[in-house]
Amino acid sequence: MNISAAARRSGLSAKTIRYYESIGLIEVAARGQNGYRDYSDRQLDLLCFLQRARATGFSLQECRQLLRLYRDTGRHSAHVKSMVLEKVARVDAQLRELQAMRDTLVNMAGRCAGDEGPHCAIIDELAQGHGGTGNTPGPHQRGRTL
Amino acid sequence: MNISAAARRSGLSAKTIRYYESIGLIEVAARGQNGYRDYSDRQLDLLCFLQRARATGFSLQECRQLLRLYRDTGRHSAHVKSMVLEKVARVDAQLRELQAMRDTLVNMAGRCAGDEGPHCAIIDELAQGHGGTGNTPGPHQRGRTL
DNA sequence: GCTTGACATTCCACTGGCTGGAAGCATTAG
DNA sequence: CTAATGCTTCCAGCCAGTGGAATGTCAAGC
Repeated sequence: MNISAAARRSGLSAKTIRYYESIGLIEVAARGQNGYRDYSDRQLDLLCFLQRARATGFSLQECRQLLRLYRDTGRHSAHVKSMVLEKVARVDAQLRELQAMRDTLVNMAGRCAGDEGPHCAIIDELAQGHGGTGNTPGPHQRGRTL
Repeated sequence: MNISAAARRSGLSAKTIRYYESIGLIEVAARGQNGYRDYSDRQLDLLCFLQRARATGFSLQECRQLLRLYRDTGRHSAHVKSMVLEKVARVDAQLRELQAMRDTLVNMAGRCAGDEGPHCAIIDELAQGHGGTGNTPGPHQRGRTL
């Protein structure tokens, strides 16, 4: 199977597969007489595994670990599970951060008239708290001189 | 005010400020006799504005637009608001994606024994749907395409 | 005046995870 | 035979900075 077939069947791009090979994430592929890479079904399995792991949010470093566990038939499932639970914790942190951003954005939008006028609560909010001299960062701040 | 004072008061790093100057996000700073950058309160305002916009999740490209609006006293607040609402939509999409990832992870972890044995539902799930030789990529594919 | 240490400057390299494109062979269809 | 793909390699770029080296400048203490 050449690279584009492997790409199609794994859901990765040919570029990505070559990239994974170049960083040593997968083994160097065998080559046909014409110099083309040739993939076995076993290697296709690995590519699919990677595709799914990436789509599930694992970084390439984490994929490297997962691949080791995948190949290691003497693994402890506890080990794999702890990786996943750690990942959940990190995803949770990201979710909280993103949710906070969303709240801020929605709050700003809610206080902006959204009309033809120049006064904008969003601009005010982004500008507030800048600690310049002689400035009064109160709610009455109008369009700022800039 | 030299760069480290501007950094301290804006919440950005000196490196970041120089970087913003290098990409033309902020104007080239004035220089003292010694060649050091010298920041006015007005420029500090801009740096603070940028810090807050970045922290709120805007990309540097978006910050560029926001800065234009910030400086443009003839702006329409509707314009700013629409930017923010678009941003909310993108954050929502990200949240959904992240939430789906989290669900997948939690689901996988829930089905893994987490013991000393090698059998692992997580590994199985990541490996499933790999399209072995006689594969038919139809709607009957078991695993969700993550 | 001299040394020391904390600043400042520039520039280059690196991060992650690819993607785009150029230049050059191989294969295949017409 | 020719044209269109497909494969190869390598280089460059994306985002948003960060780290570090080499060098210059300033202020304090002796």
